[in-house]
Amino acid sequence: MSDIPLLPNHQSGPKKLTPEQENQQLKKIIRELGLKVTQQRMDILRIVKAGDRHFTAQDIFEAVSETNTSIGFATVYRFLKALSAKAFVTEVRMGGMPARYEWSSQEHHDHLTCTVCGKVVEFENDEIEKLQEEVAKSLGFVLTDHILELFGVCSSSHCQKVYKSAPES
Amino acid sequence: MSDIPLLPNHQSGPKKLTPEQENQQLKKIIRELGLKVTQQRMDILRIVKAGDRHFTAQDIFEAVSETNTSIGFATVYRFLKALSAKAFVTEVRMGGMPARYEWSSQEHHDHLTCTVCGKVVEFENDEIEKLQEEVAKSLGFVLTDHILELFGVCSSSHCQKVYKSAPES
DNA sequence: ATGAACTTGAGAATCATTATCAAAATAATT
DNA sequence: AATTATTTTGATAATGATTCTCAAGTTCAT
Ligand SMILES: [Mn+2]
Ligand SMILES: [Mn+2]
Ligand SMILES: [Zn+2]
Ligand SMILES: [Zn+2]
Repeated sequence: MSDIPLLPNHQSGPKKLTPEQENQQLKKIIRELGLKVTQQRMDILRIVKAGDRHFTAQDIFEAVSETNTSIGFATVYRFLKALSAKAFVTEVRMGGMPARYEWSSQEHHDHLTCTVCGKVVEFENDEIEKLQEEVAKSLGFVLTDHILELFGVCSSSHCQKVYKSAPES
Repeated sequence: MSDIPLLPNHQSGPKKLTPEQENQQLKKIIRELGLKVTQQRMDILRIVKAGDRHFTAQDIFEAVSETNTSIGFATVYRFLKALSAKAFVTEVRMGGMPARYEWSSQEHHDHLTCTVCGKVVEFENDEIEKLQEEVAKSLGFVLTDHILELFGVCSSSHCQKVYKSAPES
């Protein structure tokens, strides 16, 4: 878990926007949440939308802090919670580690994480999704959500070496 | 999440054991962990093996406390960690809630949880398992573990009613 | 029985996240 | 632009689960 590679966000989508256009976009989102437009929310949202694909509250806090030295952690958490409540961002909580967030504009997908280097690969598998529905239905449930996280060792020689020399499982 | 139904543990398996035979069994397990046999460990293990299928550290603490009024939380956590390190129990940590444990003698399985009443249903789907392997392999990973948790609403009329009358998602 | 090594329980420490609340900012109205 | 009702913010305390610390107690091979 030394370094965690960060995937760029929003590979596709609308291209060049003037700063003013971008601001209008951000304000629109904040108003859709029924919240007032504040500098903090603009800062957070700008980073969430333009930054790395996967991030933690800590990541956002640090990024915003470079500009706004007085941003509070509570503000970051509060706004991320508001964004995920309206599904603008997806929050994933696993184990004892900090929650991971990502902008939800993308297609649904699950994650495969390298337990050695922390690399995260996204994938999407319709068959698995369909089977999940079937499982739930066969048990009389209406499926509303799911968490699928795969863990393994990536193909990098370093990780493979560590894996093969591991004491045991 | 009012009441959480508790499934009985070890539906099948070896039947009647004299108390002495059971103790020998428990001691054997503790020694396999390379640990000394103590009253606390015996108490915890007895409950883990005979109690409900899914339990939390709190559950164990309370159950043991009925007999041993001085058991410490740290002891419960320590021993559960030792048990899961050697895979005698499986520990699942999700979200902010307390970790859920279960004795691992059973077949691998995943869980479907009712978000209204907390009911937990176990299931096992070879197709999904196989597809997970394929996904990992296709991305160059060696799959070592996975977490699949489905969430939905169970068929009880109460939960269905709550679900249908829910504000929105 | 003896003692080295291990274990225990109480309470402090962590860590991520939430709750409080007085001070500051926003936005709708004069 | 000034007023003000309503929100929002940030510092800090609180939470809750889990882990750590360590003095006192226990286990077990000899
Ligand atoms: Mn993702
Ligand atoms: Mn189970
Ligand atoms: Zn790796
Ligand atoms: Zn239910």
